[in-house]
Amino acid sequence: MTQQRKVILEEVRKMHTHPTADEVYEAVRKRLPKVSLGTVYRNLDILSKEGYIRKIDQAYPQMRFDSNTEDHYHVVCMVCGRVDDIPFEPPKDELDELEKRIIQVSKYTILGHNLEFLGLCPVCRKSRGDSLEEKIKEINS
Amino acid sequence: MTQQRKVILEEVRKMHTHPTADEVYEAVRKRLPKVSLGTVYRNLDILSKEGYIRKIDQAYPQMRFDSNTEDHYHVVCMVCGRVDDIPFEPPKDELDELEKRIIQVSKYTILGHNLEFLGLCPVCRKSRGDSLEEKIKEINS
DNA sequence: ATAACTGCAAACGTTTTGCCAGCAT
DNA sequence: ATGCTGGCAAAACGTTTGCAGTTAT
Repeated sequence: MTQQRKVILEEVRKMHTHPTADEVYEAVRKRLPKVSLGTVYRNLDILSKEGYIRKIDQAYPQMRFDSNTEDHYHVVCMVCGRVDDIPFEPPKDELDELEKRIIQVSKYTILGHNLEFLGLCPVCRKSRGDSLEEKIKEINS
Repeated sequence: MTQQRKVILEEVRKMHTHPTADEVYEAVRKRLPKVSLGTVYRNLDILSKEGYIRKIDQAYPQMRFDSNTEDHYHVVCMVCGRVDDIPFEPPKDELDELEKRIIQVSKYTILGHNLEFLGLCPVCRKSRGDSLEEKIKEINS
């Protein structure tokens, strides 16, 4: 845990705004003016792999498009990025209920939601016979 | 609806793989060899604004970081990108139930899920006194 | 001595934009 | 004529990487 890493973690912990890398960089720079953006990215990555922080929504490195405009959910393969539909009806009642509670508490206007499941597609699950644990390590590397 | 736009839409409708822009470009190029990637992006954008297709997960243009590594959900402001925590327990039973059904049907190995609510934060909701409908238009422009 | 790490700058991949020409209203 | 659209190329954006020097064991 270097000085830079320590400061980066401290700053992320201080910020309750779910900062972007750039926002972290700006905050860290006030304490370590010579720090580079590369170092911030590198350490945010390390810190998230070590479980100190979490990346929010890294599921889609690229934008994807869907000609089905109905409400439905997806499973995303964390290895190959493949996206499949989930052939279930959304649990609409539960989600509507949640949306109502959010509106009451947070003062947000809620316009919709995303629910996606992350995992391994059948192909990636089987490839090279690796164990599930090794797969998960691979995803996090 | 130009020829290019029509072909792009047809190809997205043919592909049930939730293609990336590049994959659409490759497919369209087989029919319109001179089409440019810029045109594909422009038209995918237009088609999604007109409701013919959907972009999957456009919530986070940038990666964000969270020092709270516990399972919890977020609301994302579609105008300013602000992310807030939802102060509710996840509806764990329903989601576990859903995960089980997905495993049965899709053969995916499910490792987790994202559930996020999209809307307008209190600040953006109020700014300039616009109506909600105008706000939504603004988001889609 | 060795390994991990930094700052810096360049590279990268995806997406957006500016420009000018062409097409449709 | 006017405005939307296309192709092309360049720019922009967020992120990653190579390198040479530094720091900490």
